[in-house]
Amino acid sequence: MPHVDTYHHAHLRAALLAAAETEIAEKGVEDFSLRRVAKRTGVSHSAPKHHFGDARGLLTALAAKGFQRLISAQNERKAIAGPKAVDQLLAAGLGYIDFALQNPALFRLMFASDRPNKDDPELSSACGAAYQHFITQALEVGSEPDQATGIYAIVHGVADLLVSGRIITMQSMTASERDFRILQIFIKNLPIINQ
Amino acid sequence: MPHVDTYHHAHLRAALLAAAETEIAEKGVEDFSLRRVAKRTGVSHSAPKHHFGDARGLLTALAAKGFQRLISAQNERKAIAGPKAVDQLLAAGLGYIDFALQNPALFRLMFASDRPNKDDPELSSACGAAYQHFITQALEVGSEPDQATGIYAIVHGVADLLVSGRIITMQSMTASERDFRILQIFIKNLPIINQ
DNA sequence: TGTACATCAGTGAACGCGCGTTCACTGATGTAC
DNA sequence: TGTACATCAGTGAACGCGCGTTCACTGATGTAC
Repeated sequence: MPHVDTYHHAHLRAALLAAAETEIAEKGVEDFSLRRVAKRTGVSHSAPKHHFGDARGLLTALAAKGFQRLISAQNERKAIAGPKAVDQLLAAGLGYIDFALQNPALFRLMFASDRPNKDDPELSSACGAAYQHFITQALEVGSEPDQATGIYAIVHGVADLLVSGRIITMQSMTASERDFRILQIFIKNLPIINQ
Repeated sequence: MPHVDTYHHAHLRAALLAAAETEIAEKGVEDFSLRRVAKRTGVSHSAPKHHFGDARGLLTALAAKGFQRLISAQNERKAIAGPKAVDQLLAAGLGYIDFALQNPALFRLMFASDRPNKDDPELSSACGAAYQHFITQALEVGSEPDQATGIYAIVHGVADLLVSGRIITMQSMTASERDFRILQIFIKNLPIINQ
């Protein structure tokens, strides 16, 4: 089956998404080019049309996938954390920040880009699910809604400031030093955690 | 002096910055075009070169100006707030968020774009000054450094989530309803404020 | 099992566009003497 | 005060480039009979 990998192969959609992710990681969201993504995938530059319509469609699908992985990153941390609700919440926060630091360009695509189509149902549902996922965990430690929103904001704020390089003092830290410092920031500010 | 406004006029630099700000507000950072900025200013598209070198230079200068105005926005709120350190800090937080909501594209240019040159001394100094300005206020209420960082993160997090449209429940609020809700988020989460 | 046909996912040439940048130029201004 | 000259901030034509998109096409696959 010599053509399986190059012709009608079932994985082109996934391959294009992976290549688009590499593209934004290397070039940044602002220099994204659909033609380069096709080139990376080893396919003609009009091939993506059949799967995503246009460049915006591909970036929309990629952003939606990002929100799913944002949840996964939280779950990975939670799996190795203690069972108490507060430890699960802190783990989720660290997982959220892990995702941002490991996928800065994708994080920007999800939160700070106009290129994905926010009216796309798949994207808005993935985005809403990620938001609800975190908020639910915050409510499970006994927070009021405003507290839960604030916990989300502080987690997102730390993530965004680290991605944009505005918390200078963490840039030379090891991962575990950084985790410790982030936990200190949470613990010293969020009374619900210390109850 | 018939030529003052069109030729050798001292204000072209400022006019280009203003036009660039309008440009990103209308088109978004990702669709910025130097040629359109020149057109808005009523000047040939090669004129900006004399003032900013290239498009990157103009966006770098605009981002630096943004950080200065981020401080001004905090000071405007502080001027109408009570004199106690905690009230001044809350006012600064609201001012930070005012700026983000009133200048969403500029906020993105400052925090989530690769286009400005982060090695530019004017930009990095303006950015550092804005960071220090907020942190100093947070320390003045008696925070430890980790607390101050967390207060900054929650303010920045709320600002960024509002700009990106991820805190859905605030989008239909009036400004004063929103202020009230934001203050609740701060007050219910930051123990230092209630001491 | 064989044939006809529709569908689907690719190809690659071609398109027009706006972009940033370059370049020779020009006219106003400032300065030296 | 007048003249010569350097500098500066603009103009506008021209450049090459990569972009997204379109389009006619082709070959593989699936299905009906």
